[in-house]
Amino acid sequence: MHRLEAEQVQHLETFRLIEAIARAGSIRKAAEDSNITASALNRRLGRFEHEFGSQIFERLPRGVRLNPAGELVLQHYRAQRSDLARVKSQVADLAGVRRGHVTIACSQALLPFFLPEQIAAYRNVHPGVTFAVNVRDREQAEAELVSFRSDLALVFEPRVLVDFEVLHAIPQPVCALFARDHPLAGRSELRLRDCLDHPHIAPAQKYGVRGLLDMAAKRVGRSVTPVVETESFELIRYYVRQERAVGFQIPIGLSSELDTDMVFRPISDRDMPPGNLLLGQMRGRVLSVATSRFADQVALALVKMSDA
Amino acid sequence: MHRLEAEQVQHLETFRLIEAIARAGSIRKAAEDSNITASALNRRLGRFEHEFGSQIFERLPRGVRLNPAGELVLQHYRAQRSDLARVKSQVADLAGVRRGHVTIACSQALLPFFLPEQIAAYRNVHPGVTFAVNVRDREQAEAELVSFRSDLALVFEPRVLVDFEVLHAIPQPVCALFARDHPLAGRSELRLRDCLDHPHIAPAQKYGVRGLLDMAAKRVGRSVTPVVETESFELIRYYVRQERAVGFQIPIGLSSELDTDMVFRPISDRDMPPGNLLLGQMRGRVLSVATSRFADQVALALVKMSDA
DNA sequence: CCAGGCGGTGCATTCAATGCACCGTATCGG
DNA sequence: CCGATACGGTGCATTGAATGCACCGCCTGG
Repeated sequence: MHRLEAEQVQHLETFRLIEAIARAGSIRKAAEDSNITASALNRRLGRFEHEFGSQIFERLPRGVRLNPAGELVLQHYRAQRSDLARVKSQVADLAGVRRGHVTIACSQALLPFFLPEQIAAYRNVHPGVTFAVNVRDREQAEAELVSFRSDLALVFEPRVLVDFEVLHAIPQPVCALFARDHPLAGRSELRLRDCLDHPHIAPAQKYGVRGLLDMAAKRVGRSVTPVVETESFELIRYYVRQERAVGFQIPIGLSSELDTDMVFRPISDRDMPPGNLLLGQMRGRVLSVATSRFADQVALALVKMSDA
Repeated sequence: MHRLEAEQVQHLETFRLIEAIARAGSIRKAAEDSNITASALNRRLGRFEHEFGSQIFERLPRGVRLNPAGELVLQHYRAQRSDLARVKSQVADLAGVRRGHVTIACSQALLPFFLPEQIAAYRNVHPGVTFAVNVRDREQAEAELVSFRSDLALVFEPRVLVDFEVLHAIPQPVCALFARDHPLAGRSELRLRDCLDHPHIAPAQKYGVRGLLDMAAKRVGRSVTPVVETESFELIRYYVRQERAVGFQIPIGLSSELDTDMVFRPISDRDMPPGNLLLGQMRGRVLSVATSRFADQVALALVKMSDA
């Protein structure tokens, strides 16, 4: 999450080591990873547990594992680290430095066009701000927020919304895409049944686009029977140019100007209501200056897009 | 805020010293207070500022003062301390220990009957939980929450509500109180003008009861002209027994059973709408187990009271 | 103008944290 | 059944980061 591991503050060292133990599953492994001896690490843990007032690891025959108290402690540490980063960001901001780091968990649809444009635009104004982009499905994205591994999430049709605070939402109809010379290219209005009657390539169950497709198909007594099912929307984009198949994606992941040899059309909203693309953060969290400004910019861009 | 100063965790030591410096206004004074030498403290501060990346104190000829960055750092520290206390409380809770500490900032009206009853009832079930009660006017109470000096606030008609998250609210009409043999004691309905026509003792401007009185008086072209103005509602309760004056208080601060030689009646809501007694916490904060359970109990008691 | 209080610094000291070696134990593979 | 292995935990010598002490230069208030 952070640019340089070494920049970590010293007073959180113990917590970082605890996190290393939890990750490694054993004190010895974690000690190796952290370039200290197992003895030193063992004692650090012992001291911490003593002053904290209770054990935070179960001792197993083959190692250690976090107990419920340890989970709480680790969550506390992550919140603390995140809040310290926020303070640093605000301090840098009031010194006029405009530094910072933004971590985003997002759906694949944002990768080809939207996010690169947005990040480049932001960095053009604030070159001191760095970014990390994690591609995650909608469930993973929320987990990323809760564990402070990501500051923002930009996902399509997230399922659970506990701890997900929506900063902005825009509707996105599911689109069918196909080669320029596909029979469907001539249709004025695109119905779901037309797509299902042709060979089609669809994303895996865990994605929002597929969820909407399945639900809509069920409503008209059909089902989605893809000739290719994939986790990669990039594969979908390229596959429709090979076989004359129908693919699916939301508009923000498509560009009529840059993908000239294929076309896309929204599926009629008589068959499928549009889904929602949501920009969100962890509920109640205070974002760093850089992050919240970037979120503002993204929200603005989403508004402009849905106006156009 | 905490029971024993010594229980503080070691990794927040530097922050605590920084807080001591900010409080003392000079490194040397803070060093004395903390029982270390000024040299050691100076070096600790220097190290922290170095690794933090910027100064957090202005150096003045006669001492030091927090700069804006320092304010942020201190706020961060207080949030961390509070969150760590929450974690400890939750850990104790899942170990079945039922320990904890609850800090409340409240209006004077809660002192004579309501809070003692509530705290005693809670401690009867959970003897391991300790309490701290800070009497504060409505503005101070919110400041207490923001700086993490209090976990809960129970105040009448708080003015500003930024950062004040309302957990529960019940309406409380302003009541007039007077000696049992006062001329007004016979009235079936009590009008504001009746009270103002008699000598009256009123709380100071900063209190919600007075605010409502002033507003209501203004509406009927009158003004509140107390023969005694005070910051103490306790004085009001006792004064109405001496001179045959009219006092004011909300019902939760009065008891017809325990104060037998005086009576109180709500002022007609044709003259004055009831104000609100609010139970609240700092917006977005996660309370400790003990605190949130106590808040639940208080909310329940408030509901019962307004039903009765 | 000087006495006192301030932040800052060089130097010797100390003690908490570390590394090393080793113990007892549980697991796994042959 | 029994070594080989990996684990957490502990006594002991060592080290280096944090401290205390003495002192500097500075500013202010009387």
